[in-house]
Amino acid sequence: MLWTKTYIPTLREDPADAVLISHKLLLRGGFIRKLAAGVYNYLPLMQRTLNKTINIVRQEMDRSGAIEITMPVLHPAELWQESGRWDVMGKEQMRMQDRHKNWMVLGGTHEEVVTNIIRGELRSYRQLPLNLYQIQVKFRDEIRPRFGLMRGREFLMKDAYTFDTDPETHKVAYQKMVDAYFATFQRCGLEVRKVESDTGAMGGTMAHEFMVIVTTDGGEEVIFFCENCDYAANIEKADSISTSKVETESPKLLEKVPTPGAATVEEVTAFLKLPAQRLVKTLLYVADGDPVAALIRGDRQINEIKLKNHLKCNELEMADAATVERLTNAPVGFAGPIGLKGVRIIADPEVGELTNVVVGANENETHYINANIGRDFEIKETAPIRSAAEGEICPNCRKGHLKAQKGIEVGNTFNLGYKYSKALGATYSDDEGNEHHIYMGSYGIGVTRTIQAAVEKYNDDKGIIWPAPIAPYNVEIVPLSSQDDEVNKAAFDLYEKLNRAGVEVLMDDRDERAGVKFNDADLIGIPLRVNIGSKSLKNGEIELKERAKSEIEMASVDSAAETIKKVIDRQLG
RNA sequence: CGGGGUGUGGCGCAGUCUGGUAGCGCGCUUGCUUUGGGAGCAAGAUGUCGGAGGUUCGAAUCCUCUCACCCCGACCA
Repeated sequence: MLWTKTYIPTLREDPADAVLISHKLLLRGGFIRKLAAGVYNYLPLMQRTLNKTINIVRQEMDRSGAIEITMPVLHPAELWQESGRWDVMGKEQMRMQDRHKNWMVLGGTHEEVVTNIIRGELRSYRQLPLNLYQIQVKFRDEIRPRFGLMRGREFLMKDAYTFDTDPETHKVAYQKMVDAYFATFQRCGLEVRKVESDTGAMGGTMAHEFMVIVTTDGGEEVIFFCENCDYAANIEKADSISTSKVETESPKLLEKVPTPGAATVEEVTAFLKLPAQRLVKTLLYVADGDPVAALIRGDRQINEIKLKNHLKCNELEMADAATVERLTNAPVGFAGPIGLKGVRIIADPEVGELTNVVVGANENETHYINANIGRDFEIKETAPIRSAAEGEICPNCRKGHLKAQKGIEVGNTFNLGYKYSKALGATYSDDEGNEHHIYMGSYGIGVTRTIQAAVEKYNDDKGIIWPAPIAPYNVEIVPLSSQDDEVNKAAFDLYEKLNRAGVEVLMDDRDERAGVKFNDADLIGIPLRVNIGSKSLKNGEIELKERAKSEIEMASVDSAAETIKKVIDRQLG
């Protein structure tokens, strides 16, 4: 392709509304343009990278035995009401009404639709196992779309769904997808880590995420790894064994003390001159309309996902100030378990180990000190609801310490169990004619997000450094002096030769100075650049410059095409 | 959803406080020179100043409403 015949609108300056390096580079390199918040055009270079990534995903899915289909983007609301997720998805789901005022859904995932396809028509165990997948645009009305393709409202996803007779055979299908994912990301040039995750709105019993580990702000999610074993989980899911035990004291006299101006944990600990471990936070929530209090040690962070899972509720929100005042008769900051009426109380197990603690007194600017469980208040319900923290002990091997890293989630796998087959009535008959529900799984790869993750991971101060397998072109030819006939002839000859050899080649045939072309070449990040200039041409040579390397290699004009092919083959692995 | 901020040519911005009819850099067009890491000179083109309404002789600027986009937060007892 000739640069002047395609469309590569590069920018010299960083666009004002991009924060992440990958977002800036994709905009500056002319890969994407924004149409609306979280909605992007894919320009020619992006389309090529997208096609290559899709090809890799498709090949690995096909190799794993999954069968490609295409499901509609537009779904009838009834199907979502039938599964129960019409209410669960809430505002994140894009919805619209057709001309008959019927509600429709723009699909953000396809469990309902795919289950609808097979129910009633897939009847026999002989048709199982089955894995159906598609590569298709998805819609999610994110609370806050940001970071370009990382969190868009419209994005490309590969989604696969497995159907099995029972949990045992499902395990095989699940493992096949896990293997396919590792292969897929590896072929995209990305190293990923598989971590345990919460099942969230998908439901089901088990889930994993595939994370690209990054050190930049692009890593939106925190993951914990064990240094000793292979335990890995994201912050929503991770458990840990505490390393900071608080010493038990003999009970002292309960005392109500004024804490003027001290409402937060920091203020109260500073005022009372006690460590935060001796405080018990009382966090008030509203779960599906009912008030709930969560008790947790003062120096801990609550994990709302764990709390929500324990409560088995759909909506969990912090109580607003008015609700807090109604429940505790005090402003926000002084809630405590003593005398708290009409509120379900859930305590983290750690709270039960404490003695002589500080709690809010449900009275403005007042706390209790030396409060003790059993004597001053009761804990009837405990559940692990705190977040793991870096440095704590691994819950799996009980030896290693947990280490925190940031990552970009590029894929996920869910063991769905019978959730959708039961809700939507998808059954099969076994070899004795008995009917059973189908055991399901679902598996996603964020294709557009994977591409941006690659950019976030591979770049330098000049621009993108594409992993060769997903680069828009294999080679970029840069003729250095557009007025020099010999240079142009040599460049076009090589261009033709490479095209005929099936190499994907971009030639910067613009009438620009070398510096402009070099800078743009570095920016768009094609893995191999070929410089053709009059000086080296006099010696019958051209220059090869790999984007990821700093040194330049000379090659003779006569054997240039062969040499280039060799370099490309090596880069492609 | 809460808080903060920004909308001025393709991109990045100044001008707004203190009203007088729009400017800078880059990019773009044409010509000449230049030509190995974002060239120089010259001549040009491109704006209903996000939108609607209002105040005023006069509005990018003041007032009201509205839309879009960005950032932070939504972990706080």
